[in-house]
Amino acid sequence: MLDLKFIRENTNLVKQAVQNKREKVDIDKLIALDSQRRELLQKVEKLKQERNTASQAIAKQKKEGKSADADIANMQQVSNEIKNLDNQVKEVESAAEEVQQWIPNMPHPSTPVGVGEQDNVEVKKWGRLPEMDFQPKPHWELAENLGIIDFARGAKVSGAFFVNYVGLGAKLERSLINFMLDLHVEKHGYTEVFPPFLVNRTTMFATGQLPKLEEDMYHTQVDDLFLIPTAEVPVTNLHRDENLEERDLPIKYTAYTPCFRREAGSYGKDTRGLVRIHQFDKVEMVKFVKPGTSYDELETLLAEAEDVLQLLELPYRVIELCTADLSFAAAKCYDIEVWAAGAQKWLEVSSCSTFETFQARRANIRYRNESTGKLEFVHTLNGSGLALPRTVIAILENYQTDEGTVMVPEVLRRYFGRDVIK
RNA sequence: GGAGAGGUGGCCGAGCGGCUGAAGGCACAGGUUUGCUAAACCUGCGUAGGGGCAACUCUACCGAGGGUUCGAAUCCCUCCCUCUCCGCCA
Repeated sequence: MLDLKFIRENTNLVKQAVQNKREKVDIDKLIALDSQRRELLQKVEKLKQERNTASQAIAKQKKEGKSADADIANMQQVSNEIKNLDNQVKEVESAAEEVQQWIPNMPHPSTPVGVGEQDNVEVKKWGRLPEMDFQPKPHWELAENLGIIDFARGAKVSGAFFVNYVGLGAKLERSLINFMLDLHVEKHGYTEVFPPFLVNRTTMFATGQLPKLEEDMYHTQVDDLFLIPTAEVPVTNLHRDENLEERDLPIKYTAYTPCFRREAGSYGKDTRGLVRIHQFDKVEMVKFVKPGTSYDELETLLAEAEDVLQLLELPYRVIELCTADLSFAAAKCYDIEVWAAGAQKWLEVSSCSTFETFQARRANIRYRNESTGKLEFVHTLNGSGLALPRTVIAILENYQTDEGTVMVPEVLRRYFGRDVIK
């Protein structure tokens, strides 16, 4: 959510940002509603002042044993007017909020302006692409041959794009989760949390999934709860409606959770294997930081996510998203794409973003600025570190041998207990 | 699911129609005293939204939303949450 005052004072900037993000919101309507609101407020507040004064006078009169009937009758009128105006204010306010909640965050000035994927900027490449003297297989073939992923039974149990990991496949998943969590806790200084996987509407709104992405989420109707599409949601909301202490910042959490996404409308794309599935595992990092530090924190966050791939010795590149590709709530975002040798493709395994105060304002997460004594919104950031399925793809495809077996990355062996999947 | 109790400022906690934005305490900040620390004393200390160049001023907020009333933290209704007990179940 953007600050209404900011929108009022920077209307053209906001309009430009909406356009750059390729969203559609009627900012002029919001401005009109806002000035209407203030007009009504002035009227009704004046009446309330009158009422307060009169009420005191009535109290005094009664105490002195005098009749206050005339004043009371008079105030009945005023009270009705107030009720009337209050209702109008409420209507105008909710109309304004309805518009406001559809306004995306402002992209950071450093974000390249663009109209689509093609305008994203590659900022870094790491590692050497594996060279193989045989035809590398796609991961689904490897996984099925090795008996570590059962696509058919996953589909039987739940439907297309649900998978069942078996034996060493299941263990690989667990090993990766443990490796990543340990790394972020021990080396990067994060606190591990294990949050709820079902969250309420308020929570979904606070991080910006609602209202825009309602169709993308699994929803339990009876209780009006949503399955989380990412740990970002419950973890960021841990501090919703809280005032944090400056000395406690930055607060850094890492969490493993499964993620549930309906992927509505994306069928026909990446239909094979693990590339796009409805339930996947992810280790996430979330930070609450002081406003001035958020862009440095973003760089650190990115480096910490990269660290996972470097330790796994998987080649990757870092992409800076252009305005058109930025998510609704993000101000700046880097994607990390890992190389998959079988598919000969770069696959997104991480997205590291700063939201500035956008989520904090929706979620009402503030901190006391010690030098000013004022409460200010924190900046929130999050990044995947990493999403598991595509990491698994990269491991299977990049570490495969001509015999169809898969070498286990060095760093994973103490978790996995063996050095080859065969 | 059933029965009770309760949700007040950063925290604890009083208030149960007007004198309460809210006693008192703790915490915090500034000051006085002090060899240092501590203690004691004094002062200050909520948030949001309007209006004003500003000093300042108005309005709202006691879990949320409605209602009664000239006036609601206080009375009524609905909902949410927490705790205790019972039942059921991992």
